[in-house]
Amino acid sequence: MGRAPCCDKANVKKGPWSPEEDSKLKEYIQNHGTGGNWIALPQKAGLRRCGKSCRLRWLNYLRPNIKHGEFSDEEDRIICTLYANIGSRWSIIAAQLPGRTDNDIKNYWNTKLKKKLMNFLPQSHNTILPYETCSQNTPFSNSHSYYNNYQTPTNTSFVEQISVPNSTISEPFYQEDHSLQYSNYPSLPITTESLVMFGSEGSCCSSSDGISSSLVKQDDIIKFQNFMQTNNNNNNIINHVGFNQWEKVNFCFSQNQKQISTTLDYDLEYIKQLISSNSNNLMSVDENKREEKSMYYY
DNA sequence: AATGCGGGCAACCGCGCTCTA
DNA sequence: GTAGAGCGCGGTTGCCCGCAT
Repeated sequence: MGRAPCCDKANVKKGPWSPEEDSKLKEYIQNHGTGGNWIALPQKAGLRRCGKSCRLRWLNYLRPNIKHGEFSDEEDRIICTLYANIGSRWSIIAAQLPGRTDNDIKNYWNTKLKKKLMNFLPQSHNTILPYETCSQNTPFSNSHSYYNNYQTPTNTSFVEQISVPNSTISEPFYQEDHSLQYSNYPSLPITTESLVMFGSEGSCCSSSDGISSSLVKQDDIIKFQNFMQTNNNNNNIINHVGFNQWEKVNFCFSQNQKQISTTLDYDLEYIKQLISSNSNNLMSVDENKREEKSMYYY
């Protein structure tokens, strides 16, 4: 026996939302909040929609501070960096890009950024892009840190190429109203020298097809933040060694971006495989490697 | 002008997780 | 401990629009 449907499929409207529906939903949520129950919300709001549909519409389109339009180079870099390390965990990636939704980022990656990168990456890892070529023709050419300290072309890491974000993204998204907060996960501190990654045995789950995937839990983040507070050591690399366990890695992350490549050895061919492989085998290829490489830069 | 095609994106679907009774 | 309800997520679908032929 299958699972009971969340709503009466025969009596709910599907397809694009009309302006009237939008305003009804927006008005209701602004006046009453979600009430913590999306399933019951459409009836209360006078909408003939599935609760899940309302939730999606609100989160992806109607909620305040949604940013639409072109992604900046900065955002590109963040997406690529995170994707290279955690794969298609769009919600986690979205949590680092204020105003962007996971759906937005997912669409952007699938339709534009992936192609952008494929055009940019060389045919094989044996083909080395010279510094000049890269710095001029890369999709992130505005980045002053792009290819910083580029010295050894072999085994060049993806992360090294796309560099680390230069800006500080540390604002909680919807501080004023947590009920409207898009993500369960508080915004993590990404600063000039930080790249925060989650995912290890303590935060893993398995999907139905047996392919494991990592998931950030709020608990993990809180524990991680506590850990960082009690181990206030800037520029150290923190390795997630197990549930609620982090350890300092011997070497430090200095301004020299090459340090990253020594810890995250995704070569170009590997990244290319990630991009070109379909979604099903992507994670299965990715996971073991990623599990070992989950690190916290601070 | 009509048609076909491809890209972009909003929305849907299904499943795992969490919470609660 | 268990089952059911709801939530959140990633993957996929399908519509719309612009461009090429």
